[in-house]
Amino acid sequence: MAEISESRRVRVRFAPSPTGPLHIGGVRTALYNYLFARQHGGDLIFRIEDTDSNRFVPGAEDYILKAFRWLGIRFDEGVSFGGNYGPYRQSERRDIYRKYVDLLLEAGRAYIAFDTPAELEAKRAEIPNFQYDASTRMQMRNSLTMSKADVDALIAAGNQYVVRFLIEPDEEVRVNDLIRGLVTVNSSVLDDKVLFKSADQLPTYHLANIVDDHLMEVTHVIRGEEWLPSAPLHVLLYKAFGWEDTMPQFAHLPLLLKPEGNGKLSKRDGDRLGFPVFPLEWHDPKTGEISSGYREKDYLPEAVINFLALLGWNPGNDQEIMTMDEMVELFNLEKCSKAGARFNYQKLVWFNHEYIMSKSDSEIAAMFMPVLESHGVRTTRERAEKAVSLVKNRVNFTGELWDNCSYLFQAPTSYDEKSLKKWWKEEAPVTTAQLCDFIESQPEFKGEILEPLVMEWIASKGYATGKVMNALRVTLVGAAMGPQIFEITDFLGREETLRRARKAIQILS
RNA sequence: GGCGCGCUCGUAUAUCGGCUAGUACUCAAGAUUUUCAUUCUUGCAAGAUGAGUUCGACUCUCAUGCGCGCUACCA
Repeated sequence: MAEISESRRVRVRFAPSPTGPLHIGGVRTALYNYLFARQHGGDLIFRIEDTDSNRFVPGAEDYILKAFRWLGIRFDEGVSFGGNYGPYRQSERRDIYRKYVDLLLEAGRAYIAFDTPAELEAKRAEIPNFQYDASTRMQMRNSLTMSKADVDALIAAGNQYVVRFLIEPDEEVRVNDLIRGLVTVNSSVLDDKVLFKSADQLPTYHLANIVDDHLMEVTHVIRGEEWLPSAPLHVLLYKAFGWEDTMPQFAHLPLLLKPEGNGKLSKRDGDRLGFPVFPLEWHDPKTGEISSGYREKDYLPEAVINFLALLGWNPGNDQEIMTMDEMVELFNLEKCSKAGARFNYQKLVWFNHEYIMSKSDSEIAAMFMPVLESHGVRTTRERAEKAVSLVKNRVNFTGELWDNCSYLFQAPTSYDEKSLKKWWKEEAPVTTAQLCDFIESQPEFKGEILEPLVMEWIASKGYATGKVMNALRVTLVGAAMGPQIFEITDFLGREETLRRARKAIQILS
C-alpha cells in the first residue's frame, strides 16, 4: 500500500456534475473527502464538472450546495466559496483546456478524429468488440491517416471533430490505490479516449479532470469505484503531460449497493425502495417529478452522516455513534473496506433514534414547535419541552412526536377500542368517578405527593391498581399508551385532568 | 464478450497466521414497566467452493463459482 505523501499540503476535491440532485453515494464520497481534508489540515475543493452541456440541469448546483450545508459538510474553496485556483466551474475553463489539448496535439500524444457518432456506431455494429485504439485507428478518419492539409481543410470547412488520446499498446499501467493496493492494466485494453469535442469546445471528463486536479494541486483523489477502470487512463494522461511527480494518489471507494437484489444504488431508485436516496427533496424541473429527501422525511443530518460514514469504513473498534469531530480524528482510508456495501435503511432509522435521544429536549422542542402550531396548538416553549421529554424516547423521527403526545395538548375525542375492551370494565365508571372525587378532595395535586395517596386510597378500597389506573389513563389519553400516568396528570393539571375523566365517564357509560 | 474490483451471520462490520470467529442493526424469547414505549438479559445466525503454502489459514497464493463496476463525442 502506498504511503500518503506528506510533503505537500493535502488538497482534495468533490466534483459533481450538475445533472440532478446529489445522491447518497455522492454524499458519502464527499464526506470521506471532507474527513480526510480536515484530518490532515488540508483543503476541500468544490468543483463543478459541467463539461456535458447536454446533461446540464438547472438548479442542480444550488441543490448540491444546499444539501451540503444541511449535512454540515463545509468546503474551503470552489464554486461559491472562492479561492485562488478558479474558476471552479469547468464550463468556465474552456481556454485552459484548449491550451492543454494543443500541448498534447503538438507532442503527438493526441490526434484529431473526424469520425461522426453515426459512423462509430455503424462500426460497432459491424465489428464485434470494436475499439478505437492502436489496432483500428489507422483505418479511421483522423489526423494520423490524413494529410495535414486535408485535416486543416476539413476543420476550415466547419467539420466537427474530436481530439483523441493516443494510447501506446502493450504497456503495463500501474495504479497504486490507497484502498485496493496495486492495480495493473495493460494499455492495449484501453481505447483512444475522446479528450475534447469541437462541437461545444469542451473537454470530456478525463481531460478536464486531470488538468484541473493538476492545476488545483490536488493531492488525493478519493472517488467511487466506478472510476477504477479509467484510473489507468488518468495515469497515462499525467504521464503524457509530464506531471507524474505531482500526480495525486488514488483511493477508490466501494460502491453503495441497493438493499435487496443487485446493482449500485442509483439516482433513479428514488423512492422506489421505500426510503429517500437524496439528502433534500428534489423537484425535477423537466418532468415535475418530486423525489423525497432525508431532510423532509425528518432525518437528522447527524444521523445520516454517521450512518453513511460507517458504510464502507469503520474506526477499527466497536464505536458506532460518533460526532463529526470524532470521525475526523479516527478516519483512515486504509480502514475502508473493498467490497460494496448494501444500504441498510433499518440501521439508519436506528441511528436517527439514537440521535433524537442524545439531543436535548430543548433542541427537539425547537423542531417540534412548528408542528404543534400546524395542529393549531398554541403553547409555550416550556410546555413543548416538557412534552418532548415525556415521549422522545419512543420515536424514531421527530415527525412521530405529534402522534405520541397529541393527547397532552388536545383532549381525546375518541377512545381506542382495544384499550377500552381491556381496561374500561363494567365497574370503571364508578371507580373512576370515585377516584376523581378523591383527587379533587386533595389539597395537593402534584404527582409526587398525590401518587402515594392515590395508591393508599386504592388499597383501602380493595381495588386492583392496574384496573383503576389504566381506566383513568384511557380517559385522559384515549388509549392504553403513554408515559407514567402522574407525569401526564402533572402536565394536564388538576382542572383538565378531572374534566377529561368526568367527560369520559359520561360518554362511555 | 473483454478488462477490472470484490466475496465473514439476513445487513453493516471486527479479525491485519493461533478462533470457543467479536460487535451493532433486524428478528425471537424473557425480565422490568399498573399501559404503551424505553431499558436490560438471553438467544438465532457467518468465513462461496476446491487446491496449495504453513506446525497452524477467515487471514497468504492459485483455480473455480458468484456478485458488482467499466467497456460513449456521460460523468
